[in-house]
Amino acid sequence: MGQDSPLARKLGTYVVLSEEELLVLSKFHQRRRSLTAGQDLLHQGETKQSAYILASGWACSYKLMRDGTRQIIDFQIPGDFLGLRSILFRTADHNIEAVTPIEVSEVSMHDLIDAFVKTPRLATAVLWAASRDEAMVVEHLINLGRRDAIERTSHFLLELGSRMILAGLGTTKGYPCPLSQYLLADVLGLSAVHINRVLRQLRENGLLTFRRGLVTFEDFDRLVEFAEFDKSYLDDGPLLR
Amino acid sequence: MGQDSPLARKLGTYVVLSEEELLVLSKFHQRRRSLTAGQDLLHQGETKQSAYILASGWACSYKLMRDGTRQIIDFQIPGDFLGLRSILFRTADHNIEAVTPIEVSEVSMHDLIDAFVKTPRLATAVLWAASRDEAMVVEHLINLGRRDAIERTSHFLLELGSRMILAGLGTTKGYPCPLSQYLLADVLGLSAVHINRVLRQLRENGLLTFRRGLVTFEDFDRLVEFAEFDKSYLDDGPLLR
DNA sequence: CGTCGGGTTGATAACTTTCAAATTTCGTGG
DNA sequence: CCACGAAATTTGAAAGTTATCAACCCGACG
Repeated sequence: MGQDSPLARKLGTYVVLSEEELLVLSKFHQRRRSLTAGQDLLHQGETKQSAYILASGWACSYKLMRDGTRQIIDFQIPGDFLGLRSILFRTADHNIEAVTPIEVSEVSMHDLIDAFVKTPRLATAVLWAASRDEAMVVEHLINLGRRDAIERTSHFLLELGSRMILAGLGTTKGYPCPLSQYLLADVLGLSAVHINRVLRQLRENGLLTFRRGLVTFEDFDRLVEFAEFDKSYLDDGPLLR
Repeated sequence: MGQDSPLARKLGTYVVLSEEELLVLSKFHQRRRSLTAGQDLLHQGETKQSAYILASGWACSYKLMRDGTRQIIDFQIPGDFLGLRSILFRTADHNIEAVTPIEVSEVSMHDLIDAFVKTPRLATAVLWAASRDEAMVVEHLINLGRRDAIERTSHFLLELGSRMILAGLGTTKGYPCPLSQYLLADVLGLSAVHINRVLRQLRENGLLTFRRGLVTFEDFDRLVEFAEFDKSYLDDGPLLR
């Protein structure tokens, strides 16, 4: 019971988890906390001695620019860690905000390290997940640097899709996606108006539909090809190295 | 002697290093290897059980796009680790190439972990450095997403400058920089032609000069202000937390 | 109803790329 | 030390992409 939490599900694709490990994982989900949409979980400059696991809902990490615009660094979906970096290392210069109403579980550094010592395989899995997160930031960077608006949008929505699939929340047919076009604009470094036009193009080209909180892949393979999306870096689960 | 290696110098700004720690650091610099400019150190997909420390010269990590263009993820300067991620975690989807002739020291995962166990403060320092690297990737992402060409270029050259200062290779007056305008274009997600125009603007505005392998800050403070550059995230050396 | 936040669309402006052609710099061999 | 060729830099003009501005529409909700 409880082992089908999004986190367990995600880590399970990296290493096969034992009963004991699942138990340790479920221990993480003490100290629940709920936030409403738009509420801040972490302000830049803050140095917390704990991280969070996102149990339900979507969050995002972002940085505000002087002119009032912002750049979203990444979205977090159920099963993702929030602020893992600022616990392990030094505080980062960004905010974390709830995109939808969310539920998080607070995990103290102590609990985390404790768990790592007791179950090294869990540590491996978490490090893999962290590594994947970092790879995604790099991929996002590539996206912003060298892809035009339509490829960028395609690639991003595919990546998000892969993550949702990993978390057991989506398929290659599509997934629920509560993002507004404004949020999409902020993560893709585009204007909301242009995002709107791009989404129309994708729809008209029969590639994907973004509507009413739902992303639908109309032609997954063609979209993957078009966006130059590398499926492997997300789904070749290297079961326990 | 030897403790004024770029790496020692850099880590020294994070924690004060003892003689013993400096000795351990110098041990890292066995197994030297030299590469000529343009040579690849790491291909994407490769999974090495060792990382490298850049002893001299500049390198870059980048990803090739289908259309032949590329996006440079980051440059590495003396004192930086190369491929640290792919040793700790899983192999990343990018290449590492020598920008100038370089000298690297190979560090096996074993040696690294050994050093960490013997000298935890060194581990702290290295993790801080890694954290700083990650923060820089995030800042680079912000740069690509939300700054126009001239702010972007300014910000990037300032950041590089901060790193050079940390490594003891530059000052707020300027630093040696062996990058061509093509390389600058590849890291900033712009065309080489446009980089050229941007550099001219910066020169004409009396902000900075990029010439013959030398970046000269003509007006450091005004440049920092203009680029919305956050000095603190690089130089507030939190001496041993 | 009336408002309000998203979404949609058109027109125009701003920014950046591309293409093409000098011009300069720099390393190398004579 | 000089000449030469390759590579890097520089500049102009035209084309392409994306942002901005200004409406308008629509459904949710009090």
